[in-house]
Amino acid sequence: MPAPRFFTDELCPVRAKRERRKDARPGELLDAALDLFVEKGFAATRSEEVASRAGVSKGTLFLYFPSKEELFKAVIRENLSGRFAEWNLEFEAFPGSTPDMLRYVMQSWWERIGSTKVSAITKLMMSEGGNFPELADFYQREVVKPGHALLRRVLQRGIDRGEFTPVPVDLAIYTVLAPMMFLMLWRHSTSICIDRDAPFDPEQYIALQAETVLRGLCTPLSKDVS
Amino acid sequence: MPAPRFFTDELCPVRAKRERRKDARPGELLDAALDLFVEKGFAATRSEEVASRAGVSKGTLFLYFPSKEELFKAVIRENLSGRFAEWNLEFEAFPGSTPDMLRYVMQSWWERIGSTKVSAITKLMMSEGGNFPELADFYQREVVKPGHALLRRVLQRGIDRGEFTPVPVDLAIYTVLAPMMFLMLWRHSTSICIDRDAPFDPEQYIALQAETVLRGLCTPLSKDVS
DNA sequence: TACATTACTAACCCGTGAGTCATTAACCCG
DNA sequence: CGGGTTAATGACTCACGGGTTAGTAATGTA
Repeated sequence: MPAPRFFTDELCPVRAKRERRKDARPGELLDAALDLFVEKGFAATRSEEVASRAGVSKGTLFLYFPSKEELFKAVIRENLSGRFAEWNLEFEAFPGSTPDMLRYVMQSWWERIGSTKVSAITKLMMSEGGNFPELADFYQREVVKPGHALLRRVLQRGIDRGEFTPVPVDLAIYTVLAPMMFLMLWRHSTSICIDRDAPFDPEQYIALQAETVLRGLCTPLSKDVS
Repeated sequence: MPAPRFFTDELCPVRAKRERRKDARPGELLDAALDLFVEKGFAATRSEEVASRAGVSKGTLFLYFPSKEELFKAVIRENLSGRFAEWNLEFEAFPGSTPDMLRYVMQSWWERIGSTKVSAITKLMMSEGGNFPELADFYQREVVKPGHALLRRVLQRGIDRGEFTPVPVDLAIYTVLAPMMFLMLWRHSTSICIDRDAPFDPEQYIALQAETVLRGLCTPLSKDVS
């Protein structure tokens, strides 16, 4: 049986009194979870902390999500996979040249994902995917595949319209992806491969990458890399 | 006091009898640790497992290394930081053009680090550095700084000899680094950002990257990215 | 063979954190 | 108001793993 709580209310007068708000809880828990996962990683975030940041107790968290992994999946769905439909529509309707489109893709990625806390989710999967195979599968299915499909479509469009050299698409995807992944690491890895004392401006870097990549794509290749 | 071990020898006849080999232990423990850290990550590897793979008990491990973190530092020293002196000498003596030198640097990196299990150490730091600040500092000091210095020297050589456009060196370092980091993720992240069903040849990718980067470095830039 | 030294062992301790459940209190309705 | 429903709680269990230490056995020495 629970111990009597003689002074609880007196000692903790700040504590809001218990509220019943079934509808608002899931959203608040997801927000808290995203923040904490971003800050500390998946394994290192305690579920009690998530609950407490959302203003509820741990028990309540497990009332709405059956496990920590399911909570994380819900966070991914909310912030990443749920948005591909919209992006696909947007890019399909792009009116300009494919080089411009690629610049636009890289820049919007930076604005909407890369520079926001959402990019930490991807970094998390890079980090901890190996220890949580089911999460890794989920991410692969819900995020990686659609993302690749989107990029592949852009590159193929460039080739079809004669704007790009017929470079091997499956390889070239990673030429575009690598700098994005690099930026996510730069932002979310306290200190790896990046000299923290050296100056670095991500937007400048993205612009430089876009031009470098485009120069590679638009010119016939000198070496055989097919 | 320990419980009597009536049947131990009979049940476990395989167990080699207790040996005293003070000199060989540290090396064996470091090898076992590298293997397991590569396989499962730092946090997820239990010290008992390391010990058992090295053929000793957990107690013995802590006899030779005061903590798990110190063990990891020793692994880094053994496999990474200890080798920079040699590399610096080698690259300082490089006779050819700087473009050739850059190709050589990227390819040797792949042969000596990227394609070996040692590359997992870097991936580990990307993953778990945030949760182990002291390790992150150590890695920054012992690996990142020397690595950057080495790359910076190559790029500066190219600029000084008029082979490269005077691109901002601190930015361009990451142009070379990003594909390497990408390859490490490709090898060691079970499934992130990489579509596992798409074909991918790392050597071909590295070659493509080298040429792409060189084309960017050797030609005057059309956009202002200084 | 007796005794000292020390490399090695395994049982132990203890903090931690995911998930559970008996209890409590907010709300609804008659 | 009273009695039923259910959202919310927090004390609990339990497994896990880093680190410790009392004890054991291999080796050296005389």
